[in-house]
Formats: sequence, structure tokens, C-alpha cells
Amino acid sequence: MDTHGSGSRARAAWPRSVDEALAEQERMRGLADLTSPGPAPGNVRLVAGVDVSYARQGDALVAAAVVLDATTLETVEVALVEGTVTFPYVPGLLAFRELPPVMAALEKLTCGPDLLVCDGYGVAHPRRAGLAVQLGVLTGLPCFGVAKTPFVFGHQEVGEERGYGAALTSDDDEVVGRVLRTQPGVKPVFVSVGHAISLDHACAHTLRLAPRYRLPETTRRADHLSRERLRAITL
DNA sequence: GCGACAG
DNA sequence: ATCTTGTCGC
Repeated sequence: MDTHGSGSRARAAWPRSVDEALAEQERMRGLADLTSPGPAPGNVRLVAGVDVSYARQGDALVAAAVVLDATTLETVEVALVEGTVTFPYVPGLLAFRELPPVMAALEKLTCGPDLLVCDGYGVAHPRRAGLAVQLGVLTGLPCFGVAKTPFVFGHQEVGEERGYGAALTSDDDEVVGRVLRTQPGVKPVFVSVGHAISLDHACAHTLRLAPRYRLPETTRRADHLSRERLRAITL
């Protein structure tokens, strides 16, 4: 895929310390498009999901980028990258740990997706600059995040039926995401926008990508493939 | 000051 | 993220 264009403008020295990361994160947040409605499900042909698996011992990791046909959910292309950890896990700075290998995987793709889905949060983040925000800015593609566990924002009860949701609200009454029930009677997921897409569209995509399981197929497949490759090189 | 804290 | 046995259900 084309990782230049609007993406190259956002690229800078990749942080190696927490202080540098905080400064870079603030810069990236300023480059994010948080107002465009972006593509509705009907306007997306290819959607890509990314994920990273880590070895329990040592610093080996494997990143996966999986492209699906947005209509049939068939896998169109897969890219895997083996690498090593270059940044520690720090709550709020996950992007600096995961994005280097994720970008490498996306660069191996021959087809250019119209939309990116990642594990974790976008603007529903302490500094409004989660993983999905930074990935969207770096690639220039519409991007949103689907997280599996709560982070910093609370919400009201969510109906048990599939498709029901409740706003994730910041202290100042700002809607920064939505807790969304993707399967009836199953723990909901946390959707938040990253770049160039609206929360409504992000939730619509999430529901279409999760017809059978709690998590979007993009995330499920990227997770399976990266984990499978990791075990192969770890043993 | 102390805990909590996406993956 | 990763570790980790059995168990309930389609």
C-alpha cells in the first residue's frame, strides 16, 4: 500500500523515551481529522485489520495486517512481519510499542485498503491520541479502534441486544466513543474514532465486521495469524 | 500521596 | 500482551 502521501508528512523521529513520545503524541493529535464523516460501510471495498503478538520470553514479536473484502468478509491479503520490541508497554503510549511493526506489515501489502481497524482506542484516550489516532495520521487512511476492555472513561448501561450502545463520555461531557454490543448477551466492545471517520460510521463498520463473534473479523484474523507465526518461530 | 491504567 | 484446566454450550 502507499504509505507515503499524507503519511510521510506526519512522520518524524520515532521516540525512544517517554518524554519524546509524549511530545510526538501531542503533535500527531494535532494532525488528526476528527470532523470528516469518512466512509460509510457501503463506500468501503477493502478493510484492513492489524494486531501484534509478543513472545512470553524475550523481545520477539509478530505483526499482522489482514485485508478483507468489506462486503463478503473474505480474506483478500495477509502480511506478516517478524520483529523485536523497541518500546516498553506504558498505559497511554501503546502506539509507540505497536506501530513500528504494524506500519512495516502495512507496507508489505500490495493492495491499498480504504479503511483501517485496530485493537485499542482512538480519541477515547487520556490525551485524545490513542493507537487509532496515530495509525490514521501516519497512514492518512480512515481509522478507528475497537478495544476489548475499559480504559479511562465510564458509560451507562448497555442494552443486551446486538447493536445497542452507550456513549463513552469524558469529564467535560464530551462524547469520545461508544460502548457497543456486537453480540447479544456478550460483553460489549469499546469503539472510538482515530482519523477521518465518524463515530457512527465506525460503529456501523464494527457491527458489519462482527456478524458472528464479539470482535471484528479484522482483529480476530490478525490476532490468529500473528500468534500462529509467533509460535512457529518461538519453538 | 496512592492507585488505576488499551495491548 | 502472556500464563493457564476444566467446563458449558452450539
